[in-house]
Amino acid sequence: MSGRDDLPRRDVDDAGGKPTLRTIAEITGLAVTTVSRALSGAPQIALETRQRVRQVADHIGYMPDRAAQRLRTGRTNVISLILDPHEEIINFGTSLIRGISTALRQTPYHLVITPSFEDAPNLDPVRYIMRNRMADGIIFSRTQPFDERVRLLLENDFPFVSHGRTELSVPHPYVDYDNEEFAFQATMKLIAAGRTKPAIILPPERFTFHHHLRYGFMKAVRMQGVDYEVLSGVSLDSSAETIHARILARLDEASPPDGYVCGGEVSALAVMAAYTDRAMVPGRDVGIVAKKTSTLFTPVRPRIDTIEEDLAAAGEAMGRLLLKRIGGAAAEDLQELHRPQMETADATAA
Amino acid sequence: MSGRDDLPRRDVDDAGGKPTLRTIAEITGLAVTTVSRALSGAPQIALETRQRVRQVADHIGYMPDRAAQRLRTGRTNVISLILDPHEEIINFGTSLIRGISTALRQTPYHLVITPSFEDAPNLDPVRYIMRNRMADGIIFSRTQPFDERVRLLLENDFPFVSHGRTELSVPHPYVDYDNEEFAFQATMKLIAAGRTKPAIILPPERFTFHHHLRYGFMKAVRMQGVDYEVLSGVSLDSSAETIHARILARLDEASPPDGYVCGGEVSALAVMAAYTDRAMVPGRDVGIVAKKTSTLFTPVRPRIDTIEEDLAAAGEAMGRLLLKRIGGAAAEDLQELHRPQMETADATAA
DNA sequence: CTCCAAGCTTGTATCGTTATAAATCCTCAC
DNA sequence: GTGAGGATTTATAACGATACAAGCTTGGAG
Repeated sequence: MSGRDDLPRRDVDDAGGKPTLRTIAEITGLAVTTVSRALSGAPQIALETRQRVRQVADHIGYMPDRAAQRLRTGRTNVISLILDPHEEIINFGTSLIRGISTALRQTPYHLVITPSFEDAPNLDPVRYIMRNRMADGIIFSRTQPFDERVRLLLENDFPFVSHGRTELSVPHPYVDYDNEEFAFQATMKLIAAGRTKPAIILPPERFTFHHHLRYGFMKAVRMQGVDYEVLSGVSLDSSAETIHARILARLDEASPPDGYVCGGEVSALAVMAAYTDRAMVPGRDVGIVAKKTSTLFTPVRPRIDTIEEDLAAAGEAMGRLLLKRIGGAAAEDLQELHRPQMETADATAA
Repeated sequence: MSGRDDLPRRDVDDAGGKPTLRTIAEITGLAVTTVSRALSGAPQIALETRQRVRQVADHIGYMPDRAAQRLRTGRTNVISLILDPHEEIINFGTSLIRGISTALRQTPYHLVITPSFEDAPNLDPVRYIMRNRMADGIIFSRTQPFDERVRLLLENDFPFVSHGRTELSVPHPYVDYDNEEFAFQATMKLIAAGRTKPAIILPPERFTFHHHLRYGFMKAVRMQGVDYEVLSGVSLDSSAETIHARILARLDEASPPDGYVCGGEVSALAVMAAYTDRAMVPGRDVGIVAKKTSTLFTPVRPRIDTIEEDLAAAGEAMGRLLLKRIGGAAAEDLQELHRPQMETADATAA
């Protein structure tokens, strides 16, 4: 009854289409399965066969189809970076991205940007990625002490690396900059330069690095027994205009600070602008130590002291650690704390 | 001989796994095919059925599997942004990314970053994406007059949008900033403020916007009949240090310029730094008009004139146009030229 | 001469979706 | 009552890769 005469499913020489395992199978005369196993380096396949298959594959420029692999294995070969709206400031995002890309180079992993449109870190992107298996691992920043994202990811044993630490008891992979050390060194620098009332502008309290910066700052002022101030009313997330206005206002109140520790370039510029507008010279009439995350500050005048945070290095580390985590490494071994690198503007050192 | 008794391939209630078409089919009692067709809104499926299927799908939170869709249809639902090493400067990359993400919001498209590690625009990322169908469309920048990437993409009829125009005769989708108008306005501004010898720092000659900036600049100086200079030895890609050194050197040579048109924040800061280092005041002793692509400049002192380029808007436009292109729109209708937005530092206007 | 094990290779089913072609179901006219 | 014909729905076969179980060789022992 069946008139099927077993016709080939495609043209014999497979003209035009991109090479698949089937192409290699036809060339070598092996079965598709064998080719697959051979390319994955399975020891059950004869060494000679493995080499031959590899050679043919390279010759015709075979690249496995990601969609097919993903469908079959469930692995996506994708790393997702959750990009916060605030990360637009300066080159935070791009440096991180370049670092991650570097770590992912020569691996089958691709980097997908998952934007967050919310103002505060929220769970939706994480839920979306986990539920629909959109990636094998997640990277995010602006970490909070009891971060819900970390909690959720840990609960589901989903690989991730956070930029910043938490205070949760379960260890998890992270890459962080030693903001406590940064604030400590920056404050000591101000005091060493003769400032008697250093101030600090902190990020919003919900972030872990708010506390690290505060500890480092407090450690220094306590140690040196000087007056101090945590600038109220603004944060590192405030706009330059807001910070600028706040600094000006503070100058009109009683006993203003004579030094500032700035956790970002924008806030440092805002402080400089405020003093400049009052005909005071940053570096002379007020001490400023800023965190430098880009080459931006090099040409800024007057020169101020900076301490560097290398975001590309952070990104590269996060990518590297995440790949290890996906590979099954233990979270305890995947934690990196990057040290500040001093850079003195001129001979201000004590 | 066959003892197959047609056992079900999975447990009946499909516990735990994420919902697929099959899940919906079981719930509704329809065939998988019908569910697929219903969700895609095919008119052949009864309206009542379509509604019921949609309702069930929403109820159980069904999301189509991207890998399966991609494998079956060949469409990836991915947009690839080729990120150049130079785009790390300031927030170029991140603003663009945010803009593209905004355009892709509420669509099935994801954004994948394909880094380029080469110094000059090169073809490898484009070839890789086309050959392996890694994306449905490509976005890139730093476009050249006879851009090889554009040529290759046009040849293969592969959807893309370039940031910047070419001089190729075949029309293609682009989003560009009117750099000619920017340079013209900037230069006119300098002349109106009494400068007699404006200079301009240009990007490397291979880029299209080098020529646009030059035209605009030349148009203004010719029109006003003033002396002028195209600063040699450096480009907008030069480091801040290099530009800084060059400006200083130029100050020691004969008849230095008394005004600068700067196509980027970094070069503007470098120029300011050089004059400041010679105890001259930017804005008073030298005119500077800079392109502003971020909020960075707001707090910079002394204030200088800026003209804005909105990169997030450019990214959003590129995403939007690319989706239309993928949808089959004609290239001629997918070209946008964004106008500069003036912003005066103070009452410098003529 | 048979049989077994080791070594290597292959067939089959499957991941979730959709294009294609075919099968139902209904309604209505004659 | 029967067939035409439109309206719906369904079965089947892919897309390309891989897990699993089974199948071939081959050489050597008994």
